[in-house]
Amino acid sequence: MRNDSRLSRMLHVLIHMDRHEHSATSEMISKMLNTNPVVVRRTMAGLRERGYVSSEKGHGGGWTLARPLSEITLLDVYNALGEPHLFAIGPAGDQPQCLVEQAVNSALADAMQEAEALLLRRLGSVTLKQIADEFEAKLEARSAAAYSCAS
Amino acid sequence: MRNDSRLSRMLHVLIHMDRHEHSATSEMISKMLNTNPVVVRRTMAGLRERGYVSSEKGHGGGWTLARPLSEITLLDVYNALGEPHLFAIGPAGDQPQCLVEQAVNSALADAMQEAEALLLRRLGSVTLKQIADEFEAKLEARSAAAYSCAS
DNA sequence: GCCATCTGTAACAACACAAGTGACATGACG
DNA sequence: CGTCATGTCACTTGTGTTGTTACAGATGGC
Ligand code: FES
Ligand code: FES
Repeated sequence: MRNDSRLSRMLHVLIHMDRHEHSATSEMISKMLNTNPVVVRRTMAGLRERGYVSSEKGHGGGWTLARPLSEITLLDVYNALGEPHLFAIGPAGDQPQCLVEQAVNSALADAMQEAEALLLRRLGSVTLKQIADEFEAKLEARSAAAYSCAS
Repeated sequence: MRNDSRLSRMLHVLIHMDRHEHSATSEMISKMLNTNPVVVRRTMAGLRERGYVSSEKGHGGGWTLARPLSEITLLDVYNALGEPHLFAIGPAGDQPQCLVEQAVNSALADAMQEAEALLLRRLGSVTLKQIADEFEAKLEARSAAAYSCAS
């Protein structure tokens, strides 16, 4: 459990759902992510609130993609997850009295904010469709066989 | 304890040590960081191995700065700490069989690596002396009083 | 030699947070 | 109504930094 893998998982799920027209239940999704249905529902709740997916209860229910992959960027997904902490490092005290510490934290925060801005800019510039297409191309180059998930 | 604050703390300590010629004991340092002497020794061990500081046991012992601040970059300190994890997010599986997941992780890793490279480049381009000078300038602009630590 | 001082290190508890898990209410369909 | 599926709560687990206690080893002054 070293890292927060919610973003990675959600990207995977969304592309998966695009490749299968039918709705997918939390249990099916949890199987393909090697995890638990509750974790899936918990994590995808944010995506539903933003309208990227929709869920239906009862017979034949489950999750469906509500918008085309070309209209969803990685940043959208990240935001839908509640903008979790990106960095594992950070300043020591909230509001230190020591002026040196303030200077150190300020310098560190500057560098981190720059890196964060770059990362978010990158995430915002890539749509899920691009990743899906990239995958298709790589697949076709490797073999002509059609790809289908284990599930 | 939300973040890994070792880097921030060590930068603070190093600049502090430069402003006080005499050696500082772990206990004094722990007081100024609001922490524990053992944590200080544990964290500063890496800096000692790299030769940025030296420690002496017994009476009058403690920690002393072994190299001028102008020869230590933030990246040096980061490396001396063992290059701790920078990001809190990451891919889901180590080596997924699903090709879509591979594509997702690859896209994500690309963006993260770019951000990491930028951050490390920034850390490598800033010396501790620069931060210390920046602090001096700000201090002088604010008031003519000489600054001295609480400890 | 002896004692106070300070580092070095092991061992373990505390804490935060994502992830895993079980229980149960709720809604939808046949 | 019974089944299937989501929605949500409460709790446990896993992982890594941080905090803490305990003790061994080295150093210098008496
Ligand atoms: S796309 Fe990876 S399991 Fe369906
Ligand atoms: S420089 Fe901040 S306590 Fe000394």
